Amino acid sequence: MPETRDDWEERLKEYLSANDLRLTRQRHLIAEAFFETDGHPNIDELYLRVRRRAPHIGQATVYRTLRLLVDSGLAASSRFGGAATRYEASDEDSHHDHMICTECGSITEFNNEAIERLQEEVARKHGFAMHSHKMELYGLCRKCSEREPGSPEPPKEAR
Amino acid sequence: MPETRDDWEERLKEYLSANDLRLTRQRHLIAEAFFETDGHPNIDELYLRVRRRAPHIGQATVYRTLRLLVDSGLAASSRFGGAATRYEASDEDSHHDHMICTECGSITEFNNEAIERLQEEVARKHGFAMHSHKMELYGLCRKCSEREPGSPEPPKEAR
DNA sequence: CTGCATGCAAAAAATTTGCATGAGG
DNA sequence: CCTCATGCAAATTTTTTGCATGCAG
Repeated sequence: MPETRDDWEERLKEYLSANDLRLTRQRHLIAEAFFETDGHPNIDELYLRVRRRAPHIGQATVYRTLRLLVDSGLAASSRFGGAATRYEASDEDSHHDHMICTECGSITEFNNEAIERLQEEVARKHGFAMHSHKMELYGLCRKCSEREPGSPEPPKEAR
Repeated sequence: MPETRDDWEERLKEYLSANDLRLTRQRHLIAEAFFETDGHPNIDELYLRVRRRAPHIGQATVYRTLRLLVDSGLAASSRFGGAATRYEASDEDSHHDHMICTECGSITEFNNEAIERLQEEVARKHGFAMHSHKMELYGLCRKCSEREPGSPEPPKEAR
């Protein structure tokens, strides 16, 4: 079972050579920064992080490389709420979904085999050839819901 | 069981007066255009549609009104893939999720009680107070998957 | 060498906001 | 009347693209 976060270097090389793409210093740096970042960074965060090591790198290259990582299957992208796209290492063996706190913005991962199976079943029933899915639960995380017990009127907007 | 698509006028008035907001000609027109549109229009589509009846209306007003409809619970917004936000009438009695074809972009709705229940269970287990959720299956719709039987390499990018 | 990749800045696309004017209650 | 809402355009934010130059293979 390939663990993307450990395995990325080889997997990236494979993908690149299989597609006649080049392993550039930038691509390596960006991928490295990406895979050593836990959580769900967005382009800006990655850009800043990479910049520390390679000050003259272009933001466009970060965008381009992250798209490449997504195309290769090494990364997955999501847009929670209305914010900028966030990325995470995609580990095909253990897909997971997200719970997003609309109060503090924290993201919790979970996975549930039963739901996965039901999704495939639904797709099949509709003649739909599912190749991926995305599921997000919005609400208050434990901390925030404890802080505001019977929130009489949840914040009108959580942007 | 309130059916939003029939009931929107009264519900909108209630929300507005409850929040000291005004029922303006524009808001009415935009809501009307929205609720008589099937599918999942985006701001542009609604703007064009409303413009036919009220040529001098501003795009910003459409944005502002759709946000209002979402805040009021009369509408729900989603962003499929990387495209602009799309809106739909939200009928609290029958939540549904989406299957998006990455080939032709068609959107199919479905709902599955079992999945809903499991979602709530997962949330509860994590101490998470879920107030809404979103689920999207990506893949090829029946038509598209019939057209490309054993697609040897799915289109690298479906933007 | 040769062509893909990069950096930079400009362009796009989507959405928000400031402000003077208009109109709902 | 007194605000809140609108229209318009300008500003933001996020992402993409064009192009000359660089560098991987």
